[in-house]
Amino acid sequence: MSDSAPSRPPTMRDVAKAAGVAVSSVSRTLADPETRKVGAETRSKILRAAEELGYSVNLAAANFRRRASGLILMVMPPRHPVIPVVLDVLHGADTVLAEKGYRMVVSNLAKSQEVNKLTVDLAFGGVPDGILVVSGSLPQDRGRSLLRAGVPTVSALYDLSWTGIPSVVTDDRDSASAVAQRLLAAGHRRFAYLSGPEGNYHETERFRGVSAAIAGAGLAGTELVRIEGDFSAASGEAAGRALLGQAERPTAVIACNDTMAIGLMHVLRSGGLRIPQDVSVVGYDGISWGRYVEPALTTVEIPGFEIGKAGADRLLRLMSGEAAPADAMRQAFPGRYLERASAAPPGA
Amino acid sequence: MSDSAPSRPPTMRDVAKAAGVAVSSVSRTLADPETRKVGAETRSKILRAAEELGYSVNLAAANFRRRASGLILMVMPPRHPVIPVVLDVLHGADTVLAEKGYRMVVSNLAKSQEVNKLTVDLAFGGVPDGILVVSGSLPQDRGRSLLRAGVPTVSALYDLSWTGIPSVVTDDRDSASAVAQRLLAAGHRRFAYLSGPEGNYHETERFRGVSAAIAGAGLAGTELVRIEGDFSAASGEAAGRALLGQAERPTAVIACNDTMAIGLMHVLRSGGLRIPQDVSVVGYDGISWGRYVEPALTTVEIPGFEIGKAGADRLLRLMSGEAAPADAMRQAFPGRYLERASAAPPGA
DNA sequence: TTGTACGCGTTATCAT
DNA sequence: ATGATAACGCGTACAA
Repeated sequence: MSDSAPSRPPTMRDVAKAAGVAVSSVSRTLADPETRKVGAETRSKILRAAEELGYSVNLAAANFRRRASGLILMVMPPRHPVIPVVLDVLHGADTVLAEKGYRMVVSNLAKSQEVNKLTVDLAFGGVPDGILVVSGSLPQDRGRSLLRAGVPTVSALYDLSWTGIPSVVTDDRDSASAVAQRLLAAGHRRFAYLSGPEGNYHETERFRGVSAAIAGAGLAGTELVRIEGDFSAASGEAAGRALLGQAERPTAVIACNDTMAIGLMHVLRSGGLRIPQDVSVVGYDGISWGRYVEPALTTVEIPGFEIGKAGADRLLRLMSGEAAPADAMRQAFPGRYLERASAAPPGA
Repeated sequence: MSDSAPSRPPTMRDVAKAAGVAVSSVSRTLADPETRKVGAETRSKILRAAEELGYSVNLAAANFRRRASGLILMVMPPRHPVIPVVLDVLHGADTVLAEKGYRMVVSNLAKSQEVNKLTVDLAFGGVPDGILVVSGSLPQDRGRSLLRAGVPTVSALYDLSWTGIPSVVTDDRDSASAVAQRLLAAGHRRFAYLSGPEGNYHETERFRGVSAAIAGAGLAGTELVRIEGDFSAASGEAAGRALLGQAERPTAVIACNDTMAIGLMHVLRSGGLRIPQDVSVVGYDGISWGRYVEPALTTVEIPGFEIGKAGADRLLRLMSGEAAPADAMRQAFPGRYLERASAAPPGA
């Protein structure tokens, strides 16, 4: 029937020719099928021709011409497995971005030199319409920082407001202080803090919150020891073993995330300790399966989904040129204390 | 010092002019800084000029011209939270894709009509160089299927080989049979199968495997009841409550994923049942925190990372025009039985 | 309302 | 090794 298969996919010209109209009409029609800038008859001719030719607009060309890609670069943290809260943030962001027709490009997860270059190149290449940072560490390449790519950027989960990047975060320091204060009020005096990796933003903030609350309480005999961890369950287990070997144990442990807290509890219980009677444990993040370990993990829930939504929202507004009011540089969602079974007054 | 800020970022022309060379030389140099098709002197002039002007190549233009974007579309399942195994697959794929300079575009997670259109449009628009499907359901839009977008496509985790899409999977049916056979050999006769959502690929396969093994054993008095679940922990808990209310309980439950198994165990234990003495429970997937619930969950570990790597590898080869040998249409990685504490001979 | 024509920034071809 | 120049496919200002 038809002639031999064309080596190239059809273009607008082909559609225009087939429909007997001008390319501009085709463009107008396809860009907005509901447009009234084109006559009903012409439109139907065009639509039919496009249908028959199996035509789709070449998005690469359109994006190039329009100087927009509909792509948002998500800068991911170099951690594996991906932190659950980060997933929540992504999900939240996706919800609002999808609604506006945007899709997410994910910075490669592995963080080698070359991979960082890839990410930075993409941003400097002007491909993404916006950047949402969901990572404490920013890809750099030969002194080029993501932040100077001239692309609207917002940070979620990590506070980058000091660099001029609007940030949507949770108030780690406050919620960490609140946790310590609760435990103090319950009668705890000997604390351990199970840290995240050195330099991590949440680690720093949460530790500060805990230390400040304990120091600020001004209670005699109050002490805080710091145990080094790295967010992994394994490091939580290691901390547990260390604790088991001690004579004078803390009565309460605050872990910088739930994963470590769970590893810790596991080892402590295997070692014969009762939780919370012998040791109270509080985690951080509010991961979903904290409910299912024993005892159910008391923790601080971070509203990742909300943060993702708000971050995407902020980004969209930034992209549309809306200047950020000064009070919007740092938007903080409070963490929520989830009282479950792993923490109680000492000895209770 | 310099003149007023230019409204437009510098182009290759600007660099060429500043360096006193032709744009083609600039292109050659910047496309491959190591190229020997350009003299050392011209190269350095070009590099310096680019540096001074703060020039970056416009990737949108380059992609357009080159007919390649360096982007791989990852089709995600419409489930929340994201299934842990899917994350492993992504991680594996990322590992090999990043090495080759590709980045991942994620299909929006929400699966509304419009969002599907977005994804399909992207593919038909010719933006992604390849598509990796990590989902059982494919985005459709007005009869246009992702698979007909003319973009090289590979499926990971879900078997799409019947549609002609090379698929890298795990052999669900076999491993499910193997689980049932182990339990039979241990003496179990009354089974329950806790299903995934109706129509789900893994659900179908695993149920088939379990049924086949139990039917095939030909042992008198062997029975299998099916309980409907949907992969969520809540549905596992519901199943647990149902079981608690029964007089004649199964001695072994095979759950279609770990999340449900964990919810189930939680309720069963709250109801006073001992696991595995009263009821054995086996999950599916091998999620990392199965170790930390009580008792530690026996499960079938799916090698998601390997599958992701192999899938990306397959895709890359497909993209480079390599025809798939017939035996590569379906590549299966075996699931691994992880024997832990939640399953044992009945009564033991 | 419809059509013409130019430009977007790069890469690739072809001469030199 | 280098330079001139023609596409690439689409959007849009402008003319009709």
